[in-house]
Amino acid sequence: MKSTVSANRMATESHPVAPDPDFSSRLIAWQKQHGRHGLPWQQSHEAYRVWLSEIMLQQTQVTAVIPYYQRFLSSFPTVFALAAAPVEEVMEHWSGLGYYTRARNLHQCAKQVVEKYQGQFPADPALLQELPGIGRSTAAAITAFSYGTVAAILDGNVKRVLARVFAIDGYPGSKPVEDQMWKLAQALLPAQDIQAYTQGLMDMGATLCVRSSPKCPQCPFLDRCQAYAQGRTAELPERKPKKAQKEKQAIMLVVQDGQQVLLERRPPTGIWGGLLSLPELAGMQEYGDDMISVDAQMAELKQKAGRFGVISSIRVLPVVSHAFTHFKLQILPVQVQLSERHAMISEDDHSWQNLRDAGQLALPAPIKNLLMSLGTQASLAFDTIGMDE
DNA sequence: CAGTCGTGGCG
DNA sequence: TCGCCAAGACT
Repeated sequence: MKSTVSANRMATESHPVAPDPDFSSRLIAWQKQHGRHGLPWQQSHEAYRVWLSEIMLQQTQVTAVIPYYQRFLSSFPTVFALAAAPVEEVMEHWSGLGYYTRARNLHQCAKQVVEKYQGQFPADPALLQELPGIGRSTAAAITAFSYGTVAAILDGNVKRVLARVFAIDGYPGSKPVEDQMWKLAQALLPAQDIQAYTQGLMDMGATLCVRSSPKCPQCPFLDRCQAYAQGRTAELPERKPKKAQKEKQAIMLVVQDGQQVLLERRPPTGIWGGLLSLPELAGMQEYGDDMISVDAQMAELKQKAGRFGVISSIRVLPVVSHAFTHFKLQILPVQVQLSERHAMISEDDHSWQNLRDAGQLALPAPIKNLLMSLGTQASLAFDTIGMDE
């Protein structure tokens, strides 16, 4: 018997996947009875709303999205309203949700739908996928939910469910495993009830077939889940092979003229692309053993802050730590009070804002938090470094 | 094609 | 406290 020899390789070979009507019929029945039906974006099949929710839900959990979705929809009720809005207003509504290219693409996409399709989202996944911010999976989800088009999705939930039910080895983010899963997802599609089926995949992954402590006893696939049969639900899907975490530091200036604070526009690409933020002294730098010290940078600090006005006091604020997916950042904030503001040399990327307005601005979350905590604080200045002695 | 892009929650 | 990761797309 050499039937087990190729078990691993078979998965990556490109022979057709056998039809499996049992999978979709169980999933659809389960979704109708036990799935989620009350989410805000499930109350309408309008393509605009489905699209908006799908973009917001990319790599983002439901509970985080709900308030953003509601506020976004009341400010931009239609694709026309969104397309007509200035980008900055869109960014302000997105501030705090993360992955900010999504917001730019969202706005661009709205414009294209208005221009090319008279405000009607196409029902063909291939056409949708040509629009900015919409990939293969999102295109399928949008057309399935709003038009009933039969197309396969493959997000984190689906990958987890498939990896377990079919005991698929390998990291799902790698090319060969992902290709295999796309074929499987395609082969499993039902002819009818695509909405319940698609929603069922997501609901399964989000409520039962979760990463840790899956609720296997309640699962409709209990008696055919290969990972469960093999006692490998904790090992599948395989995790992303981890690499060394980088750590970075940045000195950020909180230059204030009374209650006004100086903000700087970040470059369009890279971290926090296009958002307003605080001016940085030396940029975000990796560090090993040699930490950046504010004291050592005091001369440069005074020089840079001095460009904006006459410095009256300098105060080192507590360090703010922030963890991204692939690196950690230590923010060393330094508050610089000005007694006199210099006229700005027509710099588009700098602007003075009232500290009280921080909550409404398009700022990265940790910066917004920092400024808001400063805004609610009484401006005591006793522990400052005097500049006029 | 592997790396890049946020943030908040959870074990 | 800390590492992991969630309805991916883009380069």
